[in-house]
This record gives sequence, C-alpha cells and structure tokens, in this order.
Amino acid sequence: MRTLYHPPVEEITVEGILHAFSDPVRLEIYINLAVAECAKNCSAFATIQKRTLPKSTLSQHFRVLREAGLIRSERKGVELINSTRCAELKERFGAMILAIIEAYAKQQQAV
Amino acid sequence: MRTLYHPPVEEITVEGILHAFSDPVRLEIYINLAVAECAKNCSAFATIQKRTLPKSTLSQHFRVLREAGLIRSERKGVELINSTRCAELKERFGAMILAIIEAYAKQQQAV
DNA sequence: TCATTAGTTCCGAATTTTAGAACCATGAAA
DNA sequence: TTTCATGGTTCTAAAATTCGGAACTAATGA
Repeated sequence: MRTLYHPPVEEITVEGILHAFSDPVRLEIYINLAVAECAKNCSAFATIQKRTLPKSTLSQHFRVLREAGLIRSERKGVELINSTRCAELKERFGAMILAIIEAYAKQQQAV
Repeated sequence: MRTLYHPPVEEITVEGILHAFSDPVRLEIYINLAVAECAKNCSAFATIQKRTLPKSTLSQHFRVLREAGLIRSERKGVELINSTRCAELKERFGAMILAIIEAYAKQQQAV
C-alpha cells in the first residue's frame, strides 16, 4: 500500500472541494466526520443512507475526499482513522465549508 | 421545445446544488451570472475558461443549473435570458451560496 | 415565404463510477 | 515463527454519465 497522499493546503481548490461534495454519500461521510467528536475508520460508514456499500466503493470515496484535501487519514494498526481538515481550511475557504454543513443540517432536520 | 422546468424552492436540495456546482464550467457560469448586474443569454458563455464549448454542451449545463434550482431562464424572442435565483435561495440555504461565490472569487484573485 | 439566429434533442463515443475478486498490511493467537 | 482475521486497496469489466456533432425547432425579420 502506497502512502496516502494529502495535498498541501495551497493546492486545495474550490472546484476540487465541490467535486468531492457532489456525491451524496461523500457529503454525508464528510459532514458526519465534521460533527463527530472523534475520528472514525472507513468501515464505520459501511452502511450509509439506508444501503450497504461494498468496501471498494467506500475506499474510493475516502480517496476522493482525501485527495480533495477535505479529510486526513492516518493508519492506526490495521485500520485508517479519518478526520476533517476543517480548521486548516478555514483560513483559505472562509465560511464555505461551515455554511455547507449548516445548510445540510438544516435541510435534514426539516425532513 | 418543452416549457422550461424550474423547481419550486422547497424542492431544491443541498445535494442538487453541490452536484450542479461540481463542474467547473457550471460553477463559472453561475458565478458570472451572480456577480453580473444584468441577466445574460446562453451563448454569452460560448467561450469559457479558455475554450469554446459546442452549444449542445452549453445547453446541457444550463439545464443542470436550472433544474438544480440555481438559475431562472426566460425566453425572450429567440434567446433565453438567465439570471440567478440567489435571493429566493437565501432563506433556505443561508450563507452557503454566497460563501461559495466568495471562496471562488478569493481563489481566482490569488492566481 | 425564406433566411437567420439561439437553443434543444438525438444518439454514438468518450469518460467516469461502481463493485466483485484478488490482493496487501497489520496485529494477535497458536 | 506460522497462521488467521480484519480493514483497506487495487484491478478490471460493466454500468452510468457526460460530451459533442448533426439534425431539428421556435422566434423573428427581410
């Protein structure tokens, strides 16, 4: 397994972030990580939005989030623990990410 | 030509908006419309991001933006004039759209 | 009526995404 | 030390999506 690539903050783009967020599963994963008080491994999301995803698909989704610069993944034993890079990105992207999280949360509670 | 479908505000979703914004051309079109002081027709964007798009492609991009609820298109004579639904969406999506516009603008001026 | 302009629709090609199968890496048990 | 289990990755073919040329439609004006 190659080492996991995490782009430096200055290489992260608005387009890359919005592409990563364009998939409802990835959006859900990211927001779940963002509001969680602790980091989570990938398989914590094996069942999401009422369906079970194969682990190859889940792995791809995490890679997209990671390479867009949205999350940080660190190996811990046999698993990968994931957390958001929210704080790092705040400087560069201002209120954007928080505003997305809030809009999504508001929408969900309205259902 | 069928009449153009514009979803009512309550049917617009965060996921739909983020999907529409996942394409750099659509993001650019939307932001250009948002910061412009007047509505524009589709072919105003025939050349965008240093390349010329075929009009079938452009037409699809406008349809995606329209059906995501981001823009309003009205026929005026032979052409379609497009404007954002920014004001309408503010109530429902709070600062999200403005935050995206601002993050993108900041990034562009840094280049 | 005919020509022109702006945009849409159709549809095959190109690209991207999905997910099963095989694989790799780590840690723990025997 | 093997050996096994677990968590995740890679490979790859199929499915889904997007792109773009050609033909079309709708409105307008000569």
